[in-house]
Amino acid sequence: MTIVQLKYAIAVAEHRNFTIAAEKCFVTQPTLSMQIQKLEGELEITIFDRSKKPIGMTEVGTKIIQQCKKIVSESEKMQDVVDKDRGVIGGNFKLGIVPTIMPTLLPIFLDELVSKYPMLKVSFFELPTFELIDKLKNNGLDLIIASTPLEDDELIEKPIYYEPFVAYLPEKNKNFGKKEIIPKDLYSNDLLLLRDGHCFRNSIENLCFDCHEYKGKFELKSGSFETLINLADQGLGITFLPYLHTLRLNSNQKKMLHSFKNPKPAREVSLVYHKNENKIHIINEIKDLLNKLTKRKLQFNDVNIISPIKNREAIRV
Amino acid sequence: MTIVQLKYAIAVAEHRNFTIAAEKCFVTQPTLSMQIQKLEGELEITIFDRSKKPIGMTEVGTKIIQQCKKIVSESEKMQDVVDKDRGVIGGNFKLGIVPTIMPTLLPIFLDELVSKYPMLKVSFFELPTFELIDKLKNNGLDLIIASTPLEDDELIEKPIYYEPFVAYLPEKNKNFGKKEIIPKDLYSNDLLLLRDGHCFRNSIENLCFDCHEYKGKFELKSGSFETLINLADQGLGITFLPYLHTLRLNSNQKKMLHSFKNPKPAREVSLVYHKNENKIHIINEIKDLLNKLTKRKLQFNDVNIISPIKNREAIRV
DNA sequence: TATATTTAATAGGAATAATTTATATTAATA
DNA sequence: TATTAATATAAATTATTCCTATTAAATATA
Repeated sequence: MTIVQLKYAIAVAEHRNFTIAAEKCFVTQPTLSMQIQKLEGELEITIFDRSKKPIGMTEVGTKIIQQCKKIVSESEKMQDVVDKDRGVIGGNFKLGIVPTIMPTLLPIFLDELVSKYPMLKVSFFELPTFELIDKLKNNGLDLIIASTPLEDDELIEKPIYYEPFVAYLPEKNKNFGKKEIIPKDLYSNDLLLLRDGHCFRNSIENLCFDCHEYKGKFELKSGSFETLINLADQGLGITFLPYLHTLRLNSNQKKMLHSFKNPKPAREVSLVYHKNENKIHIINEIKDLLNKLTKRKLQFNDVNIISPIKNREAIRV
Repeated sequence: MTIVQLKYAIAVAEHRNFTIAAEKCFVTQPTLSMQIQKLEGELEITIFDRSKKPIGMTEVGTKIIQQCKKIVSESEKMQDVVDKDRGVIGGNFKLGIVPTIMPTLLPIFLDELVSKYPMLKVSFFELPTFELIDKLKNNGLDLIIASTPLEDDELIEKPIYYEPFVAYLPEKNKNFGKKEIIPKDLYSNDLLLLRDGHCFRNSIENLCFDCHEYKGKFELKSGSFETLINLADQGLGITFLPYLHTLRLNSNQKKMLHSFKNPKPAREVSLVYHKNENKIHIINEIKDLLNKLTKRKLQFNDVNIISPIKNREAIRV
């Protein structure tokens, strides 16, 4: 049994196709086929059900592949041990960030990240939460930054900041000008939300809809906050912005902002990584860096964390 | 990097000698040397300090070997996955038992173990606790049965029974004939104990000496309970027996037994295995078997567990 | 039904890698 | 300095992996 064989098997399990798996492993299909056969022969089991199309997994096969992943994951940590010892924060690092966090967080720490760790080649991936989680679990990402809690047993979450939601109310809204608002004030408004698949939307729905029926005339799902603000400016409804987004508005727009009364509804933004702790030394560096950089900008204590998972209760911090 | 290379490295780390390590791996010394060099080359570090005699480890080397052990351990679990799926309780299984438990426990379950699992080849090792732990950590054993708690982070303990200590008092002892005794009664007696290295002795010392100075005239450390009983019979002091041992005494000897008042001082006897959970399916079978077989013989609830680790407090169950 | 098309398995040979035997080097010790 | 013990190196052998080419089987299409 070799580590290479295990990688081949994982590739077949993932792509359900020997030819494609072979390509991904940079070998020819016969090579991969032979090694899979050898692995199956040595273990005296069949891992893949070749009679099905696409290729299926036997019951043992599924468990075997799980174990394969463990072994490969542990073997990949070997390089981490070396890097950690050298104190070298280097190599390739794949960081996924959800779209509603990316534009505000990246400017805060990208500069310092690249200048502090010149040996580190970071690739950024902007994807919705569920895709990030998927990639994280399949070794396609080393770390993600997303709204939490995600409630996933395979993952570890390390909160870095709590970011309150701020309501953006057009002038003619009945609550406009109020010093502090509470979620209940907004129940019967038309909501302008990001389109589905963005966890930010789930959070807002948990905030406004969870225990109350939606009472507005319509809701619109857009892809960016810019659109939502423009629509709100035209009096088509209200929207919500995460706090960091409000810092980049012009002075006119800022007049529309209405912050919530304590405990402010907020989202918890966390670093999320796999339990296998691959590249943990780099993750820790990024964590320290982010904690340092966000500490100044975000000091909210009395907040209610609105879950990005549908229909979950708020957690007070 | 191959699993074979990792096994070679682990062998060198263990034996601190390339030649011996090669023998243990059933290859020639140059083979092993070359593979170690390749591994070091690929990782771009040196694992072993060849300038020292015996061979030393570099700082990274130590961490690398830890990671090697993890990978190899996970890779060995592959076969477990297969065996578990087949429902086959088979293959080689190495079970270590401390000397004070071996002679009483083995007769209880050996028969049923071998007849229930004919495919399983169990090797038994009778060794003092510290050696068992050492072997368990180095994959030299799959499971041990010992007095617990051991307080070792790498190990998992599953208690199977609580075995009270019974005092063996010669006729002329001042407490002879008492219906129930308490530890304090025995503080000023001459103690006949097993020689050092046996955890049973530590337990007794925790029971009688922990907070009190030893007041007897002498103590003798023997290798077996038989000797101790004979010496006690001759009036040379008192001794203690674990409950299961008392069942095999003749009727005359049984008259000397004095059990403790509740909560009885007792030892906790547990299955102890490594956190890596190798061969866990077999371990679980043995656990179930032992629980079933000892349930009838040992039903003591109100006991104080006397630790086999020196100078630890009792734990009431 | 016959014919493409897709996909995995097989065969044979080239390239690569692991292992062995034999030998050299090195370091410690008498 | 000679001797011993232990690791490294060299050359040859063996084993394994991998590739190219081909076959076989299954599926889809005409």
